[in-house]
Amino acid sequence: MLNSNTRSSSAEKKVDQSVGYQEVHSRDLRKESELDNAKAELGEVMEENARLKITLNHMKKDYHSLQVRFFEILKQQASKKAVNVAGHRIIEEPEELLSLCLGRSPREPKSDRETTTSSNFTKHAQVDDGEENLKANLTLGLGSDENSLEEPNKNHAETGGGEASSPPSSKTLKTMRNEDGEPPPQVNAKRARVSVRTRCDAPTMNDGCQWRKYGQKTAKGNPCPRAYYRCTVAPACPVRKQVQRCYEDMSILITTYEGTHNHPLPFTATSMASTTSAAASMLLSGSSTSHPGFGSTATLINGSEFGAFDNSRTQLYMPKSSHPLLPTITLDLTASTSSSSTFPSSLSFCSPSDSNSLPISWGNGYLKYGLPLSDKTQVGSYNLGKASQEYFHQTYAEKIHQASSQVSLTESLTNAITSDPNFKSVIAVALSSMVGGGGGAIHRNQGEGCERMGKQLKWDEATHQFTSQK
DNA sequence: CGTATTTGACCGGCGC
DNA sequence: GCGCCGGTCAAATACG
Repeated sequence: MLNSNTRSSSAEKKVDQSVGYQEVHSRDLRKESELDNAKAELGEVMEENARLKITLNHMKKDYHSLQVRFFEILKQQASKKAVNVAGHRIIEEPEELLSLCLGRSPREPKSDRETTTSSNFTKHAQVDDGEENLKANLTLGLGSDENSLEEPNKNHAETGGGEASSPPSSKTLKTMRNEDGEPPPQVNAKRARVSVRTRCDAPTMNDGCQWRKYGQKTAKGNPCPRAYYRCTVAPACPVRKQVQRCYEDMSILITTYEGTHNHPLPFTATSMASTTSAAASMLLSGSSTSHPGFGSTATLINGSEFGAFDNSRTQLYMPKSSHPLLPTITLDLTASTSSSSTFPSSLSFCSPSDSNSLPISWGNGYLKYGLPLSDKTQVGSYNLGKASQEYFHQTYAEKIHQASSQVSLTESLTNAITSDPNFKSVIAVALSSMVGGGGGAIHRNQGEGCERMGKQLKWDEATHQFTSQK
């Protein structure tokens, strides 16, 4: 009896236990199924991640191979020219370098979209083959400046994508500017301008966009007339540029860009757009951050030979030729073309009006905070020393472009700008505006998504590559 | 003939 | 208020 009782009780216990076990087991099963689901999801995500990695690697390889091919072509052409021009140093012609990257030959004013052969232009022989690649990258887009960083809600007539399709007359333009298109002065004050100083023989440099001249003025203090151009890629594109020769050195061409393209950029427009956009973004982001006087004027000084163009000289014309209210960044690419000359040695920001501003110099990835400027011409004192510059120039050349005596101007700009530790965040903002279309007028057109993506990837590749090679 | 460039006139901002 | 100056317009002109 006892046994039976105990057996029965134990059986009940077993039943209870089995029931409890079943409950626990079912709970465990549920958890396991959830876990399995989570694992499956994780696996999918990991697979997608792997696919993305593979795609990214493919793109990296493609980009790298293209880059290698490009520099091989450049090298071949350089060697050809070395044979043709015996006894002359190949890299002693600054304008050639500018033509390579930004310049427009005066002999090909209207045919820059055609594929030119290298037979006609001995001087620009280096340019032509690479130009198909490079040209593409030469256009302006400041889309990130005012739209994504400054005033996302600003309802510019110029940023309206639909308006690009209806070409207004000049009177319409005037009306648009006066009534609802033109930003008020205080808004204008936040619009960045990018000034590029280059050595160029051509009347204007080829930046990948189409421009129409609409005016010319002789500014006071500079007998060289200033030409005004308007972007004609889209009828209502508000982007304008001013071209003026430097009075002290007539070989220097000062090109100032202003505004935002409201149309899809041609493929040839990537690098310059990215560079100027990045510069403008950096400038404007600086002006909108905690640096009160940061962002009125910026100068990117190129080359190791500061003796040729000291900084005070570099900045001499910029404030004169620029709108006093518009923050301006100057990309100075005027140094002569040694192997390192296209490597911008520093990017300086200063405010011509605010003596309490914090000048910041980017020197090949080394961020330095200077003392308050009492005079903008002191910017040069905060730049890297010549020895440091030359060291980094050599390192740069050895690591990246030793095979080539000529470096893409755009890449140089990119490199200089990407050296900024804050650059990526700024670019992230700029690119996010492009991706999301959250105000980037350039990229409102949905029809060029793939091309845009390619541009962004390329840009990202470029920035990643250059920053990783520091 | 269509398009691009030239150039004088005009407008608005700014300093005195 | 006035003049200066930078920027833009638009008719005239040039060019292909």
